[in-house]
Amino acid sequence: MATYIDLLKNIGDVLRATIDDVAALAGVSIKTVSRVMNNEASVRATTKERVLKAVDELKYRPSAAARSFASKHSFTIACLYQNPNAYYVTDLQTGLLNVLRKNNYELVIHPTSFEDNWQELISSLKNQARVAGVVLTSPFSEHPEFLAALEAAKIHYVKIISAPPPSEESADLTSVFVDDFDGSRQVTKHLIELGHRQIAFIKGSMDHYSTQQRYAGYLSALRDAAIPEPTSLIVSTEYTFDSGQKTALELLTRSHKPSAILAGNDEMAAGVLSAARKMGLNCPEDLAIAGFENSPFSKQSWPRLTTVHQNNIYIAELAAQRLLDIVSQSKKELPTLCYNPRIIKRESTLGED
Amino acid sequence: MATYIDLLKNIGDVLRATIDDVAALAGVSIKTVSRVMNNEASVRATTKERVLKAVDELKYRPSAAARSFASKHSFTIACLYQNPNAYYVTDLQTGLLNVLRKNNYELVIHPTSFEDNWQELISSLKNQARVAGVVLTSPFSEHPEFLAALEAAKIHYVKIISAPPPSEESADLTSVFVDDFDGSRQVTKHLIELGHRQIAFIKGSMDHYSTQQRYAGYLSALRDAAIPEPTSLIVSTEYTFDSGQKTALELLTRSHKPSAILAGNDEMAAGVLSAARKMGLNCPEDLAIAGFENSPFSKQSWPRLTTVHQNNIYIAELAAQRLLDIVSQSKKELPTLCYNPRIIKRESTLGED
DNA sequence: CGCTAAACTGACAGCGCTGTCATTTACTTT
DNA sequence: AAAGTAAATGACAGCGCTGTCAGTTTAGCG
Repeated sequence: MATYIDLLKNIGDVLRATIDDVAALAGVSIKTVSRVMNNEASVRATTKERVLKAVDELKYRPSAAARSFASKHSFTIACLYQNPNAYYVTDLQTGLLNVLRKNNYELVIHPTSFEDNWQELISSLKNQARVAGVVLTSPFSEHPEFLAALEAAKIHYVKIISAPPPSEESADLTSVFVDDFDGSRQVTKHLIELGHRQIAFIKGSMDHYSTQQRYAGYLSALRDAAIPEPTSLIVSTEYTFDSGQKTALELLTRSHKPSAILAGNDEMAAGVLSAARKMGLNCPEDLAIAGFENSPFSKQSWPRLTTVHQNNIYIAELAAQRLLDIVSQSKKELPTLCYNPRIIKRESTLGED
Repeated sequence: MATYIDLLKNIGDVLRATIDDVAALAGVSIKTVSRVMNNEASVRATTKERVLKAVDELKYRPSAAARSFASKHSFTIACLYQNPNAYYVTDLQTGLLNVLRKNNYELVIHPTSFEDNWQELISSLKNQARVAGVVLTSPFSEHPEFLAALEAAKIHYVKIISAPPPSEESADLTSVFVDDFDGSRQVTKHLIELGHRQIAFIKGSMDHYSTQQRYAGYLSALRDAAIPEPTSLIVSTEYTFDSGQKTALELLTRSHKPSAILAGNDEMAAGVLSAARKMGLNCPEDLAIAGFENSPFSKQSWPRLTTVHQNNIYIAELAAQRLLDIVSQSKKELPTLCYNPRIIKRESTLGED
């Protein structure tokens, strides 16, 4: 079978080409080959072409190990997260890889509990893995000491962070801002426009900025509509189906029942829906429900959940690109990166067509 | 603030320790330090202790780049998959990292469409990343040419593969066998025991061994119960919620309706449940439903889905451990690795308590 | 056409480990 | 106690690149 034999040949022999082989074939010094491989300026176009031809011919691939050894930085980006949400995690990875692959970077993942010794983590990123940079998500992106430590260790980073875009003068180029506040306001406003006045809010863990932002956006929309803050209808719990369900069961046995429940994410909202069903309540007639994140839960429940869409793949792409821009010390003017989520109205608030 | 200053000190200076520093402090040669760091035998216990103390004192961390450069192999494992299922992917990663971290290995992920040029992929794994080994999942684990190519390139691998455990004599130490056949038989048997005779089967893509195994297990259970194969109730489609829903809608409008539907995974099963609801059918009274994988879908629907549990974190741990055993050329006797899924009976077949 | 600055290229050291092999030390055995 | 063997350790080269800096070519200009 030709394929198999070809492989033996290609991989066993030809691909072993080293930089010296390329240099010899192209008739230049290894340094020039190196320059071409690193896309450095100041290589004449004709020379570059000659080198590239040799590279192609020999199927030369620079050894990542040798490169990072000699250059003191690897072509590897680490991604730190502590997120139990599988969809978020895979979207994040997909987005990062979309960009990193094009640039021949590798991705190593660090799903770490933040309580772990993070000084250890930083030291390992710096001395062991020698990553070129890291992408931070909550809660790493929200921890000033951690960021300071990264800076002290001279590790480049980009953080994905839930916050409204900052004012012009305080440009922060290491952040991708996700405006949860605005998203939350949109969905709360939507509920208000549907006539709801008793709108419960089930908060996830307040450790996360996004929780705080979503809560603040909710309050802001109520305030705009001159609805007093329904203190007794605001509950704090965890971002899980079970918590959503349990909390909703509790809320719905109150004498002063809410007519709508806004949950901190779709998983909780699915729990709320399940609770409503258990109690014989129809959604949205008896209880309107909305969530956040536009996760598959929200599409696969019945009725489908109104939610706030956040394109995490795109957000991750922005983060990766920015990190590469930072790592490569490019001098170009970089814009502030901001992502605006947007409401998706579905049957759990609108009812069926 | 002490923390910040400590960090500057620790990370900026102390952690820069190199192998020479450790050797000097411990009063041994760098080679001996190297031996200790690599857990090689033939280092006297007292010497080892002295070195370890110096390592600790200087907070020395060997440079992964230098190590992989000098040794021709990295402390990095790659994981290849092409799986749209976020839960599977994160479980896989979790399990792999559980083991890899303990052994100071990094994980790089390669969610690749198999149609991509896989020769290119192998060449890159070999020459660029120089991974110590790879963990393969379907469909990579099922592709003989791909495996042959890995072997030709001398890349160590372990594959997670859906198949019954092989006979004694044909031990395959590079595999973790997941016995989908048996799991499928269990759940089908369960449905039969509940009195079902018209049991539909919604297959996912037959490209995957697991699909074939699940199908074969289903047929086997029917055969054991002397139930003829209900050809018209066996449909092939994709592993998605929408496909499950669409297929179920079609099946349930037949004149010869099934009394139970076994779906190829939980996501499809959730789709089936949604279809039943749309048609006003009660589950399990009018239609029993079961799935595979014990994914969150199965717990978060109402009624909860009977399914087949497969501990993917554990399976991934097995795979990672085996890969490390292989990579380290350990001479110890290695057992065949096999995982047996088990049925989880829930309300979608049993009804409520 | 000659001169200068800028663009381009190459020589060479060395990154921090590991592999190989020689040497030393410790432990048996007689 | 000497010889023999095995265990423990060290000396040294070199992995395949990149950084530095010096040298060479080209282009622009009077």
